[in-house]
Amino acid sequence: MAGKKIKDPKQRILDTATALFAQKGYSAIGVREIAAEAKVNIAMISYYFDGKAGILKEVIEDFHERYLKIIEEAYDDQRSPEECTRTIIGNIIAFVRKNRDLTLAAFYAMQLDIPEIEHIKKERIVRLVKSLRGLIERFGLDPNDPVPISVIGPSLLSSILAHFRVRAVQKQVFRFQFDDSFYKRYTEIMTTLFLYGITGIAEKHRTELGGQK
Amino acid sequence: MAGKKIKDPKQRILDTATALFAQKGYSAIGVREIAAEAKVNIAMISYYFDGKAGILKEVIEDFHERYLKIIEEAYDDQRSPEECTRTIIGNIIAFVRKNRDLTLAAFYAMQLDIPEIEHIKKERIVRLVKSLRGLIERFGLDPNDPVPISVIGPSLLSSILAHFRVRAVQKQVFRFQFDDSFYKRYTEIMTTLFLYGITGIAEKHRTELGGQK
Amino acid sequence: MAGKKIKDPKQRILDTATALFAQKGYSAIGVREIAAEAKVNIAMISYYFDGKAGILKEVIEDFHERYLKIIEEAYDDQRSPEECTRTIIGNIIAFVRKNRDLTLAAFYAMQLDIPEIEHIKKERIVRLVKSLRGLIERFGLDPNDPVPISVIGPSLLSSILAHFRVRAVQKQVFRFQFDDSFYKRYTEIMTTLFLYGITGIAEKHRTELGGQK
Amino acid sequence: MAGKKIKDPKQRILDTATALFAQKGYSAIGVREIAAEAKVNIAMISYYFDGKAGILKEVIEDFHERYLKIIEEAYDDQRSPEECTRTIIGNIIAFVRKNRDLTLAAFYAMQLDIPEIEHIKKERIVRLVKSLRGLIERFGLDPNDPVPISVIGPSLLSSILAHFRVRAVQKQVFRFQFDDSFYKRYTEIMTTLFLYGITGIAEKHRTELGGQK
DNA sequence: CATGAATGAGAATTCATTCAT
DNA sequence: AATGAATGAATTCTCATTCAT
Repeated sequence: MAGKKIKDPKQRILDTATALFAQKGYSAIGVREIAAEAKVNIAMISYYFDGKAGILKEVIEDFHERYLKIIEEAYDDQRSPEECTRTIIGNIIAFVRKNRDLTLAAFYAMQLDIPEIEHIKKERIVRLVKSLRGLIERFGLDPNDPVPISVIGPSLLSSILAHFRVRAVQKQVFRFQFDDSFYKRYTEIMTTLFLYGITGIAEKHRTELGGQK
Repeated sequence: MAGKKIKDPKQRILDTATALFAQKGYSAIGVREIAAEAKVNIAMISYYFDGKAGILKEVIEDFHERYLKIIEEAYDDQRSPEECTRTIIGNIIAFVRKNRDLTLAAFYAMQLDIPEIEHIKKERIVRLVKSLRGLIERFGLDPNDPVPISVIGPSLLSSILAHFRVRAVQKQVFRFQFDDSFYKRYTEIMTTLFLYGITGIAEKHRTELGGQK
Repeated sequence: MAGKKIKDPKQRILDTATALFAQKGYSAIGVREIAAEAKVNIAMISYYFDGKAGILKEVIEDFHERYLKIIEEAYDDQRSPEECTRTIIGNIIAFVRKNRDLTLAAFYAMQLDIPEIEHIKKERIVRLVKSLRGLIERFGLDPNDPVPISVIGPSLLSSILAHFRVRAVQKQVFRFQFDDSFYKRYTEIMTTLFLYGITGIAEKHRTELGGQK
Repeated sequence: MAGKKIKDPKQRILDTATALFAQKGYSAIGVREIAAEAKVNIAMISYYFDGKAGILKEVIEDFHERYLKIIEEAYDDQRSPEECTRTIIGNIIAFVRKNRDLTLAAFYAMQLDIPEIEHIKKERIVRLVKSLRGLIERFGLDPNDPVPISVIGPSLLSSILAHFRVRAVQKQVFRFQFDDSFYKRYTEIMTTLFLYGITGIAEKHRTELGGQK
């Protein structure tokens, strides 16, 4: 049906805004720009989202839910922590590849002080750390030690996103091909980096504890 | 002397703007806000920096120069790649700790499409990759293979910054103490993560090459 | 019956709009606000009243008809002008007490330039002056002298309304009780003010005429 | 000098806004309309008055100060209450004649719920009643009886303003001349109305007290 | 009768910049 | 060097109304 091809205005606004937020950041984008690109009347933004901030809230909450689900679902007591980590990293990369704009838009907004979304930030970090806590423990690390969490926790997503951010520039400069086979190896190498890295941290941790005794 | 305490207007503008950009992002900050906080007349911004974008340019160039110098200076053929990496990571963390706002302000601006600074972005990535190329090679990785560079290159700074970004929230939520002793261990663990990670990647790389033969 | 409690939508709109117009004035009230408070769909306002101005017209015409009727009915050749005035003032006060919002809404609209109702204003003043003309004459005043009419005519209603306007504030500030006994005395005193006042004017008028001769 | 003829922009805004508020009411007037009529840039309104509401505040405070001064200055223990009342009424009429727009603009705003000026309303009524209290007492009325105050207090200004409000329409309809000689008689008759009226009220008051004994 | 989506014009405010002093 | 007034474009949001269903 024709109605299926051209999505409903609300979705068009959301998609357009997500792409623009990902590209230039929330503050740099105006509602007129969104409305023009989404081919809707400006007033529709207030009508559907109660203002510009309302769009951002939906973007963040959407990302948030789906991202946490990935991590939470990948965690499985039956499997080794290495296997879990492998699954998580693979899923995150696949997710970000498929939802690049959503992830970037949400991620940028999370880093900056945007009063309207302050409460979501805290909640998100709490849930995220809680999700990773068990995994870190099973690697032999102390889950109450703030340092490894501070190192490993934020590194994962930001490292992956760093790649997606600079990808456009890299494409221009080095003429890479970012195809499926690239991402197969990318995932493997990223997984290796973290698994070896965490193993190294855990090893050192045990040595230190041994030395203390 | 009085002249030393109250810095000259230009520097006051630069410092204030850097702090504000780091907190809310370039686009969200207005010149009035900067001028008010820096206690200078609004017209001074155009006078000294030729507009808002001029401040951002100075911020980015300042960061850029100092950051590349750190990496470039740490590289030393005489020392092992592990030693070099250790130095680089240590220096970066120390630098970011001391110049948190400068780094964040520049980093945020780098991720987003802000037309005025587009050219700097490319140049920066080229130089950065060039700096790391030799190092990666000495770890036994193929410097022409885009994948490891794509993984390792952007990960380092973004991982470190990720910590500094969420630090404020973590402080509130978990009541960590981010003092010297925290950063001593933080540096060690971050170094371990990367050294073990890169070693793992190099190891796999050799295995794959061996398998291919 | 249910049908009696929840009035029909048209009446609900009218009542709600009247109350809101009385409180904040015609221009400050939006159709959304009226529709929300009256619990009707916004489109119903255009449907029933052909737009926001249509509501105001009905409000004014309603007030107008009922108010003039009060004055016209009170006038009676058989009774003394004092008696007539007493009746008029008493009826007006009773009317305003019962239809406070209607009166205020109409009165506010009458004072301001609202293009849509310009024609009603003129007509109303003409009819009002005509109604009072006979009464003034019977007090011994010259009905063609503009001055007494300019003094007495507009004073009556505006004085009474002034009380109803400030009543809310007075209630808060001085903790008066505005009950039946208050309004019994209020009516008496207001009547006294005007009857003595008009008598005084008429007396002076005769003296002046006498002096002229 | 030329600079004296064309008043400074701030004053132009204030005068224009006052005239427009008097004509159509605060809510019906937009800043664009004010700016256009005053021949200033729209941004100047925020610059000088911090928004539309800022103009209204200045209008009300200006009126308020000057109006209260008139009443307070006219009150004099040495003179009879009749003389004081005569002076007050005369001064008010002269003031309103000279500052018609200021008075109307302030008066309209006082009647309506405009959140920004709520606090001024209360204060104004308190001061006004306080000013009139002594005068009412000297006429032999009980200053703690709410009824006479409720009758006389708000009547005075609203009666006078009622004339100025309908004047434009009366002019059209009846072709009166509102010149100095008109206002001389107008003042006399208005004074007569109130003096006789208050005297009547006081007389009745004494009779009632006598009857109670 | 009634709804809720949609419209385009208009609302107030803030923007970065410039200019005369 | 430094100020504060002034500008015109752009900001977000709300307005009364209409339309298809």
